[in-house]
Amino acid sequence: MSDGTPRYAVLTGDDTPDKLETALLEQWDREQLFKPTNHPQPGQPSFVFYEGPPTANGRPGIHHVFARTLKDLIPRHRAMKGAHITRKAGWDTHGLPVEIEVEKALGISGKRDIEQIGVAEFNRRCRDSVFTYRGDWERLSKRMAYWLNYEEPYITYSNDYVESVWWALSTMHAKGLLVQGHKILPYCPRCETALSSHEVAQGYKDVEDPSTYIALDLVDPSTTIRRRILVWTTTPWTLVSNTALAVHPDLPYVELQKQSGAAFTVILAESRVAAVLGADWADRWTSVRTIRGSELAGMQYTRPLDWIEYPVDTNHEIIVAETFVSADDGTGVVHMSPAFGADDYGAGLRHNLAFLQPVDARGCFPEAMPVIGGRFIKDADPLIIDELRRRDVLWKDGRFVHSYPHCWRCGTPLLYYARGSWFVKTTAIKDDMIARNAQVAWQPPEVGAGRFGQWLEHNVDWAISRDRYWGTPLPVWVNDTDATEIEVIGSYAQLAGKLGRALPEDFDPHKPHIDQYTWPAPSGTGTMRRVNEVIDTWFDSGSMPFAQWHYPFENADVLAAHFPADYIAEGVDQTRGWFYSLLAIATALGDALPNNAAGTAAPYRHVLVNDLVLDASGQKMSKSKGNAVEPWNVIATHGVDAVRLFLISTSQVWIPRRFDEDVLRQTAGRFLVTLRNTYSGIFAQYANFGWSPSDRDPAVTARPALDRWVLSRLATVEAEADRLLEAYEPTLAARTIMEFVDEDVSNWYVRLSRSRFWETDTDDSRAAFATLHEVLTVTCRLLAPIAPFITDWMHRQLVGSSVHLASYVRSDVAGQDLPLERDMAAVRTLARLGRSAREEAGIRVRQPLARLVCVVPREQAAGVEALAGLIRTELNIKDVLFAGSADDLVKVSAKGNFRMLGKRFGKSTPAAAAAVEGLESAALQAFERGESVSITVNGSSHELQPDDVILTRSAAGELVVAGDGEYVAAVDPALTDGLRREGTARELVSRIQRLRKDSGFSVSDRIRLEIGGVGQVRDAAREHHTWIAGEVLASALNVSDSEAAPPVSVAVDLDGIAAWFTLEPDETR
RNA sequence: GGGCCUGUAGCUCAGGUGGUUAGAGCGCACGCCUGAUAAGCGUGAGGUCCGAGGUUCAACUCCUCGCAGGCCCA
Repeated sequence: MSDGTPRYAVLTGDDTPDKLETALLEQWDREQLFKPTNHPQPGQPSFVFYEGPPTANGRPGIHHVFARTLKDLIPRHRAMKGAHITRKAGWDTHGLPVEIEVEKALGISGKRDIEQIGVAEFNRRCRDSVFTYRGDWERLSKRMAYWLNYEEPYITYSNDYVESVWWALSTMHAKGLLVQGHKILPYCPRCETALSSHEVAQGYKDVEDPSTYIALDLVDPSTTIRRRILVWTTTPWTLVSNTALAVHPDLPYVELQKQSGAAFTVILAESRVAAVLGADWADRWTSVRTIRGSELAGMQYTRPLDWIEYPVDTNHEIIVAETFVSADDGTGVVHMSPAFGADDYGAGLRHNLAFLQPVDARGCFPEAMPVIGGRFIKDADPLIIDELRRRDVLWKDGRFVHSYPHCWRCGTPLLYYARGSWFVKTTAIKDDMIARNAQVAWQPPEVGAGRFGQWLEHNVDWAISRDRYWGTPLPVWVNDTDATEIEVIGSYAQLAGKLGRALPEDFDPHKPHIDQYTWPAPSGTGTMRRVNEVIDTWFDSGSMPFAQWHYPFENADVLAAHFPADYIAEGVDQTRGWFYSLLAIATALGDALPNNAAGTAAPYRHVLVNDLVLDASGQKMSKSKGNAVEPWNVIATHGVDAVRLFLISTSQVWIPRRFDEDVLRQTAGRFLVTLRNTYSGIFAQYANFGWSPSDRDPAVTARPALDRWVLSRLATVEAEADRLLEAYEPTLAARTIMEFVDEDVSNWYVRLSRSRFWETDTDDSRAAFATLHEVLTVTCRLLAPIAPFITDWMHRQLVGSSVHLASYVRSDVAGQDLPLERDMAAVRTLARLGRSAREEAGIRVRQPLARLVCVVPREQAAGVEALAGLIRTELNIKDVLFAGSADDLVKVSAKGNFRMLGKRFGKSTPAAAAAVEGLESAALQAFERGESVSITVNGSSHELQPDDVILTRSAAGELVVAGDGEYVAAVDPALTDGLRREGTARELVSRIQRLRKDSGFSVSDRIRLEIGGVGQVRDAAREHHTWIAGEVLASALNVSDSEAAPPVSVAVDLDGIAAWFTLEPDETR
């Protein structure tokens, strides 16, 4: 440029991705490029996205970068298509993970320690801890260009948010969907706390436990013989609270009589007889009868231990039929103790069984109990076994090893323990949830239909209360003298009304503050006090669709415009988490939310599910293994663009992917280098010599076929990328764009057009610049949602505006030319085959050859022939001929088209195919001309139909042939003297160019040159004098008459041909 | 024990509705280019398509049963 400032900035090796991206982030900030608003413009389509709030209780890892890239890129695409998108950030701030984090920081463990510090202080720490990590999350999210409104996030501990959650709970209560009950929870008697399923999963250990068989007497007045039923347990201590026995209704049971000694029978599952009584049981036992489990149901028996009274009005000591009973181990008869097992508890409810819970919170029996009084449950086992033996109910006593959950903190074996709990009665809305789920487009579909669908089918009521500290308090107040009198508070105003005074300015709904609010019971009998519990943090996050807007207390119009979501994206581990809590809460609330009639809509229309990020060797990343990838490091090394691109493109996002920096460098990293080079190394470098877009650029229709081809490919890729992103297929979109840039643009269009960029003011060069400019500009737009930095930088250079404000697809898209694309594909195939043939013949591309004979399908002949010039240049061939079928150069052979032959010939297909393959070239050429040809299969003649065969043409004669399906390229390896001289001339130019470079000349320096050598060298140099001089920018070229090299010359060996030259700068130019 | 996913070249992955010779990138070997050069390009060698049955004229593809890995439940 005349003022010395290049129009198009060029990237160098110093412009690392990290530097470039950091600078762009600052620029975006300055420009306020992203100004998220909650209010769409009139007439603007809207696209609703929900941010599933991360739990801010730890630093984000690389898998979060992955999930957040997916969350980001779909809305970016929709925004570029003109949609308004509200992108409210959110933080999930309550819950046990936060508490544990704080316990660690304080060096304490367990509820007693927390009570000692004080709940107020503890919760203050929890709140601070959340704040700390929220900063980490925001910094990384912004660095990775996750475009969200971080200024106005929803925070689940905020008063407004909690109030909306209260509203939801009270609404459910009014509908009868919030109820009280018991739940069997895994419980650590040492820590005195229930554990979440996640914690339980961490603590499975193989342990040895008792394997105790007992024989209980049936109560059967109709017979005098003693009938005993065999029962197996691994927890003898639960026999104290035995209430019933369970059998499977459909299993066959047998009753066996002892052949000698005391007369009695035993009953057990037929399939367990050998395992329990020994393989030789038939020697000692006689089968009396077979009984179905359902026939046993209802019978009475005598319990093994009678230390506790049964409550009145309950069933006990009866046999019940339950489908959870298995005959895989034990006796097929299961002992029921409803306080200590989930199945037992369920059966207890169904059959009104007695509920005995003679164990305190520390896991000990009452002091007053005989034999085991005051004992810890596990320590009571041997004493109980002795007692069973004494009472003659012990059948067999052994030990066995199995996997059993232990407390991950202290290692104590967990016990399953019935606790009072509050539930959302999701079983009552199961059908509605299933109907709503059917409306959701899951990506991939099998997660919705399979994993999630199955979860819904097996739905159990959602236990939402937690006996913890840092969480949304359950807004339930109970009369302290009459537990049946309950009030559920749905707003702060309602609470103030109950109190009869305003809430304080600094009102905090959290524990312990909330627990000070009490009021006289409306019935006049006592005081209303809040229950102790907080709620499951999943209820918080599942409330975000309305709670983020403090609905229904304000923003009813905003919620109406933001429910349901068009799009959410989370990890597959959220199936039981957020995906479920959103659906359960929205379904339970029903009409209390806008646009939410029963069965019509889930709270989300599309879900994109991602799977794990594994380490380079396929192992799950974890802090303890030390193989977790630190996102800041990889971002600093490779840049966000490369990381995002790698994560998205490496495999479908719902399949676990390995994170390997070497692979990242070789794939996404290399691709971005190619893109940068195409811009900096070709477009910008040469355009800066004087090209800029103008109306002097030839119209597209007037440009060379190569230009029209790449523009057609661009239009095709543009439509395809758009379609794929609309279909939530980011991986396929990324691959489509990457392959286009790499294969079509860099490796074909640019490589074949390079010399056209060395001028700036010819029609041909202007066409090339204008074409590449368009290609790069649109490519940046297509790639912008996935790699938002380099695309924006480049787009600004190319057209002076941000790519993120551009339209994803052009409205005036240059027309596709699919026949041209198809023909160019043929040209590239022929070029590949030609190179292969050259390699076969051992003749390098520098050596010109006289002719190449090509064969293409007839319908493409004209189109490909029009592009033959590209093949000539690419393969350095003088003449490219296209052989027709009738040509002597072509031999035709046939293969059977199995798809067609199979239909006609069935079992004889192989014979028919063989007959087709046996046809002579002449016959096939006749067939191609339309003459009738027949084949003989199994003795009968069949006329050949056009679709029966696939014809393959190959070149005949002395040519070197390479073929691929219907395409053939055959080079004529014959060299004439003229061709040899031309080859030598090109060889000379190559060596001289290398010497120019080695000598440090710049590309535009002129030189003075003398060439000598053996006769062929001098002849070649004389014949191609002008061409050589032009290629190497020689202002003077002298061809020496001497074969001998002068002292200052450079001697070279051109594959056995001796040559020399001298080269000096031409200072006069 | 149940559900879902995955298994194709040394590595990472593609392979509508079954159909001729199962593809690509990386890596590797050999070579080209030297006006994209801390770049660009080509050619080639690599595969019992996890295994065993079955359906079919024909199975990487469909069915059954296994094996291995992963995730989620119990």
